[in-house]
Amino acid sequence: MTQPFRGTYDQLPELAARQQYIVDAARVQASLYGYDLVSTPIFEYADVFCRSLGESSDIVSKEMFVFDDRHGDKLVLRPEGTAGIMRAILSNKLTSQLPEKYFYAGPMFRYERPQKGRFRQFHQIGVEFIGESMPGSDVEVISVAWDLFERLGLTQKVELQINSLGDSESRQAYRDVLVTYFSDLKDQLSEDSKLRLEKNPLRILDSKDPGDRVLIESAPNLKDYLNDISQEFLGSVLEGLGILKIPYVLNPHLVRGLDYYCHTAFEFVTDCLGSHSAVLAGGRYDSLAQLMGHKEPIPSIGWASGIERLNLLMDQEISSIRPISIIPIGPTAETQVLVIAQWLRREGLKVILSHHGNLKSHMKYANRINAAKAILLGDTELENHTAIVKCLDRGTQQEVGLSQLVQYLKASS
RNA sequence: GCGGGUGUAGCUCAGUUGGUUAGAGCACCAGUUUGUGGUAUUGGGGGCCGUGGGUUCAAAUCCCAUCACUCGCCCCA
Repeated sequence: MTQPFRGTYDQLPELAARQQYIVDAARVQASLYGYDLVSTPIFEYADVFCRSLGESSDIVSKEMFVFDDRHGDKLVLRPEGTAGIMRAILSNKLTSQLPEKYFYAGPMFRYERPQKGRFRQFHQIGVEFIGESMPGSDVEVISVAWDLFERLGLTQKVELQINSLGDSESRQAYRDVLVTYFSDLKDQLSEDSKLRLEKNPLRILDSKDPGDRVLIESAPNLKDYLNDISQEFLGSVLEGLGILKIPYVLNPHLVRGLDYYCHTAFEFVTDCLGSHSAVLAGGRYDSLAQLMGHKEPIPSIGWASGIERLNLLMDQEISSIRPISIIPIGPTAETQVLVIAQWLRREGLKVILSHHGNLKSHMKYANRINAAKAILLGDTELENHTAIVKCLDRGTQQEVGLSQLVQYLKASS
């Protein structure tokens, strides 16, 4: 009863502040590139995700929080952000004014077994560049991500891995040879990879099974099956990253679990999070709009990043404004401090009233809330129209006339 | 969904081959200081030993189940 549902957690002030700091940093960074904040519902018709992610994907087949509403409609708590945003583009008939550049942040839901950095309700930030087919847009969204890591001081902890899945023609050709290759070796594959062979053969490439890895070594390489268009596209993206001096590593085994990806696929990975290496991942999804019933493709690219994982990587403290504690001494002062606190707040100062206890416990409270200063107000001070301002770091204090109080507090803060 | 580990005070953890009233440090509250916090000192509150069942004269301790957390797998951010 008092414990939260499996895989969910409370964000108490310290954690909430850290996570909000990350969201704010990302929102500001994205806005410098013209990505504006949007927000879509956290639940959608199930079809929004079932059709776009692919029925066979793990997310759809076993990880969605699905429920029926009172009319029997199948609804689902969103497991990711991109499909909802594409749905919003189509619902709001924005297809004639593309491209659009969006930033979003919010909770996502997947019915998984919780682990470090993995929750059932988790939080993502992401950007989507919708309606642009040029490789420069791929470079741009990766650049937003890189700038964010710089802003958060995490560039030393992450590595950008990139790959091309090719266009549909290249991918289909490669998929065919890969299936042929692994079908011959089926007996040697791990149990998991036997299933992958049926459902999503590309996924065999990033299997962690040692036996699989040996087979993967000599498997056909996706790179050799990219047609001219796909190779040229990848070349342009890599060139752009080079110009921007964004370091990357080509990873030919980097693939995507979802059906709608093509061309550029990338991940920022880390070795600081145990088995979950991906901190931010994205790719190009030109065919998503069609999967959702739109007649033509809407070429698009974006990424999403897990706030919980970013937070685990950040070891520095998040600084917050230290308050001023205001402490009444005696019954007359108790009503007077209300007025003074209100006055100081209107001057933009962060003032916390101490409501309960003797002077000693008031001071302890001031200490606990990390107040920089305490304002002490007793009968003597009321008569003199002054207040005692005590610096809690140094232990020094000074009697200040009320008329100069604001100036004094602002000057010494 | 599969496998391993851990659940004792708000937190970090002791707790003997099962044995009588379950401990420590930190944190919290109060006194030493009736108008001054952090340090010191003295005292105090606080535990269905995760939960339910079983074995036993006797269970925090052994067994089973269950829940939660955690690590790995699958998958993902």
